Amino acid sequence: MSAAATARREIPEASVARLPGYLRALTSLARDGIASVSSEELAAAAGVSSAMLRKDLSHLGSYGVRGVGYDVERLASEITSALGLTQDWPVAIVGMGNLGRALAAYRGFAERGFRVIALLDGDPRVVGEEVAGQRVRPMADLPALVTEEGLAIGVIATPSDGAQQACDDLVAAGVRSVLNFAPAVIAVPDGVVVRKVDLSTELQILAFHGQRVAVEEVVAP
Amino acid sequence: MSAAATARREIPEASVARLPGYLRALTSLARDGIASVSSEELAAAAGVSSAMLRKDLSHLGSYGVRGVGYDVERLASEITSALGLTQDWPVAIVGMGNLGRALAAYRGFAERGFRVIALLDGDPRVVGEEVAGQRVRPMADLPALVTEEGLAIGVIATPSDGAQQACDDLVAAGVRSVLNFAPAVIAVPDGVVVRKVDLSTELQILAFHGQRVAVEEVVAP
DNA sequence: AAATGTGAACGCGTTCACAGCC
DNA sequence: GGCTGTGAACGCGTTCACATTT
Repeated sequence: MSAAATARREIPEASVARLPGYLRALTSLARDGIASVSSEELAAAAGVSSAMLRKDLSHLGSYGVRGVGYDVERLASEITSALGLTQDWPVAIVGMGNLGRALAAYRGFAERGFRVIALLDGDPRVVGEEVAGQRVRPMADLPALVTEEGLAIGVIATPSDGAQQACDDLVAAGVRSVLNFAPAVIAVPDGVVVRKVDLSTELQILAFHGQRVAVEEVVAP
Repeated sequence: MSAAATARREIPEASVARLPGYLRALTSLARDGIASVSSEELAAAAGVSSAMLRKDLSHLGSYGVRGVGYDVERLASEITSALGLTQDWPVAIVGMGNLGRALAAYRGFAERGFRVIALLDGDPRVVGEEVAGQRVRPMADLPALVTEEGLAIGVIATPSDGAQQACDDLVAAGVRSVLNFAPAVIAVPDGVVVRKVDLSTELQILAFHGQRVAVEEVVAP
């Protein structure tokens, strides 16, 4: 195995999760014509500590210059490469309810190299409808999307009771990366990565903190 | 200070983040007419280990029965109370672009006790438009929403360059809990809690894993 | 007998602090 | 002199394993 692949594999998950933030900050700096940054500056732009930034970057390799800082273009390119963003990633969205339609129309994906190549739904009454300029396709189309179009990432936007089935279909077709918006726990075989985004959970966590503040105010005004 | 308030404050953040998942699993069990669960069963339903579940619940108090398990209704009620979900939480969404409109139309919020009481936008051309049955209001309405309607949670769905301003307006009006969908780091004073949801970041993390798999397959087919 | 609640062990992630290099 | 890269220290969160309780 090559050294690059080895290094790449050993990046801790927590670091990987911060790399997109660093990349965004670097892109913004580059747009402002800034050619070089210190870890202190970049960390501030990304909202982390400089020590954490340096430790994170050290997992990618040694791309800084002591006494100087990091070359903005170079570092952006290294992170892009480490994240695997040099290629386009075809994405399919499953579930054309409220949220699915919203995601289909959301332009933020395309901006970062994610092409929504298909919208799918398990309900035959929805299949064929036009959403965000695409015709909604049946789940049976999934295998062909994987083999012919290189589909690699599935987004689940079904109601919670359909999430497991949708995921099973995606995995059976060969998709190994899933972003789950349904408020449900889904089981997958080894080798498949699932990330979950749950809007209600986020609000519930905020409610907890809001309540905590309210309690404090009553107790110690 | 009451014991309940003290205990509530000491729940570790990581545990708080899992409570909504437990609550969801319990609600589902209750709907199926199940009155009692063991930590093993509930943990499986929530997708965590039984040891972690028990440790998490121990922060709330001692609501299980040794040798028996947990009463579903009782535990659901305790978690509801710990999270502060006995009351309704008024929410405002700022930024009526693509994502903001989608969130405004999303019904998942209301189902869990979050009332979207206002949609706002900083652009006068958007103010007055009707979105999801509500008239879009100007940012100047924020202070009145806080004092008169008890607005407590703000959702930022602006483009990234408007996020800090939107957040500043929310905080100035008295909002202490913010859910940020904009791909930007925002600064807030102490006492204000911000949670961030970034769809592109999630996809980028998935891309990393997808690429890792691809590399492995080339190296060790 | 069965399952909770919890101290102790463990491991990961973050921060510290400084050696090393420009 | 200044800033990176990193071993060491630290702290938090998870898991283990069992004493405790019904």
